[in-house]
Amino acid sequence: MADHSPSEAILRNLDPQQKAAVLQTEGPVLVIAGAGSGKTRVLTSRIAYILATTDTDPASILALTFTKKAANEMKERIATMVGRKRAARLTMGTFHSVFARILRQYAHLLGYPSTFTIYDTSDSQNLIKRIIKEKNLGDKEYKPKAVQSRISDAKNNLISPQAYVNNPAVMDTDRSKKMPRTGEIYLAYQKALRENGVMDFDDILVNMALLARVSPDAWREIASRFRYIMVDEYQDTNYAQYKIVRALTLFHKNLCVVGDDSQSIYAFRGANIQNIFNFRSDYAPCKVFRIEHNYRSTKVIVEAANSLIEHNEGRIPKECFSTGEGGEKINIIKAFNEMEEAVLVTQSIQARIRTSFAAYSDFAILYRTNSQSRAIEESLRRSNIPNVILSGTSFYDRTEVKDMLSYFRLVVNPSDNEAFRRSVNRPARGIGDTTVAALDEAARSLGVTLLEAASREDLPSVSSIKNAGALKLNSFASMIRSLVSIRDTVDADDLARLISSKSGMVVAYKMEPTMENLSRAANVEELVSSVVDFVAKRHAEYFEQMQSQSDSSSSSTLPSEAVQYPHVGLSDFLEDIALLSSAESKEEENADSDNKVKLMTVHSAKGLEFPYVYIMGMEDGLFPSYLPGGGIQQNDLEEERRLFYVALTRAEKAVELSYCTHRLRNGNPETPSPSRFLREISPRFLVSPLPRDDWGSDSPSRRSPSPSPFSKPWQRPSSSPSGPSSPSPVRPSAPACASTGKKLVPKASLPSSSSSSSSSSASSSSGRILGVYDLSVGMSVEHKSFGRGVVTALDMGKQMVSVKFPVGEKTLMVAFAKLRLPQD
DNA sequence: ATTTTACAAATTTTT
DNA sequence: TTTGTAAAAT
Repeated sequence: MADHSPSEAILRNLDPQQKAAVLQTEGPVLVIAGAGSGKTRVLTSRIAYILATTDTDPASILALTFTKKAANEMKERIATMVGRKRAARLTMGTFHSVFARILRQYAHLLGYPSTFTIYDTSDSQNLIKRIIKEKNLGDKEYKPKAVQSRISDAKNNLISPQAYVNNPAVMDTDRSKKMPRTGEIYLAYQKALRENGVMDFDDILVNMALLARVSPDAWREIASRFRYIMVDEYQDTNYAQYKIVRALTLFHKNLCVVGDDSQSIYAFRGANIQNIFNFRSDYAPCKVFRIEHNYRSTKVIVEAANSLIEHNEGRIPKECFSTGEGGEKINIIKAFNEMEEAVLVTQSIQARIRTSFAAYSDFAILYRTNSQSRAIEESLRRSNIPNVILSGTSFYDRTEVKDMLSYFRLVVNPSDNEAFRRSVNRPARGIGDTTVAALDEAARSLGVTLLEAASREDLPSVSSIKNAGALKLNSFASMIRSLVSIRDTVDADDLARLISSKSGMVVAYKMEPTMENLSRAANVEELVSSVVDFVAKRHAEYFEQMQSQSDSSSSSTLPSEAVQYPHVGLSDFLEDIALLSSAESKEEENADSDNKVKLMTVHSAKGLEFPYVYIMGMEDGLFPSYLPGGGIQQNDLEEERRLFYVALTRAEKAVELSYCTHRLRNGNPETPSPSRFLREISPRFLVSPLPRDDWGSDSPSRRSPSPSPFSKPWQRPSSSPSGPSSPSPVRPSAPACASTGKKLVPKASLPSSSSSSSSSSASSSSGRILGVYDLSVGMSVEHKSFGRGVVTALDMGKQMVSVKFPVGEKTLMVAFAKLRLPQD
């Protein structure tokens, strides 16, 4: 604490409200942080401040977030304040990743092997499906998804299978849903998970909570280690998380939670907004701080959002304000159908780019459901506006990748019967359903895992499996076992390569070299190379750490061969990707493809900000969406309203909202009304008053039984069905560029000469990953593992590219190939 | 055992 | 509209 103490430097950048929250390091603290108010800054400053003013070991500061991204961002920021070394020691990460790490240490106390693997949602759904089938329950009543969500709800509320079936209220609900045997499925499901040595997502929380009860000694070890605990996005915590945090503060009461009740949008997944409402009484006496100064958005946006959220009854009163300029009013775009909606939004973006010199990356287009992305994506593409969709199926969701991953899982955890089932006949080995069913029966009666059963040479005598089948099973089993035997002595990268080649998946795909199969083979290879990357990264981290440690003892840099790297197991890799969300993996893929319009759902926009935000599909039924048969609950509506609040507050400079009067839903036409939320924004923040005629009272222009000459009655009856070049009546407000919108953007893609056509971004583009629009036949590109090659074919529709490399011609998905311009 | 074909169903958000 | 599952054919 010298004259220019580091703590002074930390506090200097904070406003009075923020500073107060940072200074209160002891005891329970609730920080109500409005959107754009510098919540992350408070959290990071607080951690830095604690490190600067106390002798706390960074490892005993626990910071929990919901996304990996948020955790990394915080770590990054703290690193600049207290140094990389110390920041790296913090116990910081998502609930799931931090807890999974702890559980691995104490797994034996819960009857799990420390090598337990983690099922993602689709893995667990597959298991549920099988159980439903086994029990001969028609999946008409027992929809796997519905059952899964019931089970998940139970787990989030720490209701065990036994408690579930003994709970009359729960059973009543199931009966009324016509699925009275859900509890039975839950029991079987949990039993199977346990036998397989597997946890699903929710189990990570359940078992963490269980650990506190099962072993007070272990819990003391864990909880007493964390002197300071911080929780981000507290409004999104569920009951299990609440309980765990409670238990973690048993010894040190220094808990700081940060959140905004107005941004609670995950109730559907168990988040309990009451957690933040009740914090004061739960942790009394506690200190409450409000940070309400919005540094992100204009006055118009902040006040418009305020006027909207005031329609919610249950909320913590707060007055968010902006000292920024008034800003542009909110424009509402009305369109005939989704195609026109997309075109109008596209034109508005083009106009802004021209008049405000905005970059593509200044724009975000938000929507309620993923299915809405199609129309706008296509429209942008037609106008040559580069864009990325952040969501959708991630790399790790592709079947071939999941197949390979199930090999990985089986090798890491040979008791995972689900992994066995998935990999045993992939590629086709002639081991079909009947054989596996017989094997399953044998395994059950012998009380062993499928893999163990498959290894037995006396299979024909203990089951109905014929000799031929037994032979195939034996050889599969011995392949897996040979891999298992070297699992702990070989690093993940070598093991992955070995598994990949022994499985024969890549070879099988290449035997029948269709475009699709080739890309599948490439994806499997890509997965293997991502394991290689992972190991390299871990080694690099380790090396860095060793170096920084040896700095003090003034030893010269170690020759790299002398470094004894720790073993990086395949299980480490599996854990890493199991807890990776799809949006995050997507982000990593296009890490540096920056100057693009971003398309995403409102949910995935949380925590982000953009100068210009478009929110599409502002229609009753879509946003707010009502799913359950017509009637909408007050709570659901309030959550939808918060969701819209989140969407609005992403914008820095301007927001535009769009809706259409005709929309194709599930393939059939509908005529929705504009969203009620549009009326809830105080009209003084709108560019122009809402057209009155669109709402109820009279018939909303039902053109019902007029099959007319038009085969598709919901399409605009007027001349051209909104082709790319028919911009349709441009609305007054948007600085319209009229008919020639197309030529605005130079065709940066399809470069006839060199691909870096525009001078502006050329310099930084040497290492940039190329998108499908950056490619053209004949150009040379570079791939991480295949080296330099020449593009020989390009399929814009399927987004695939064929490249002739020194090792031969490869056909790859552009999104996953990570091609770059060759370095000269 | 695998491929093809036909038909039905279901469409939110995700750590 | 697409997606997945069930039955039927190879």
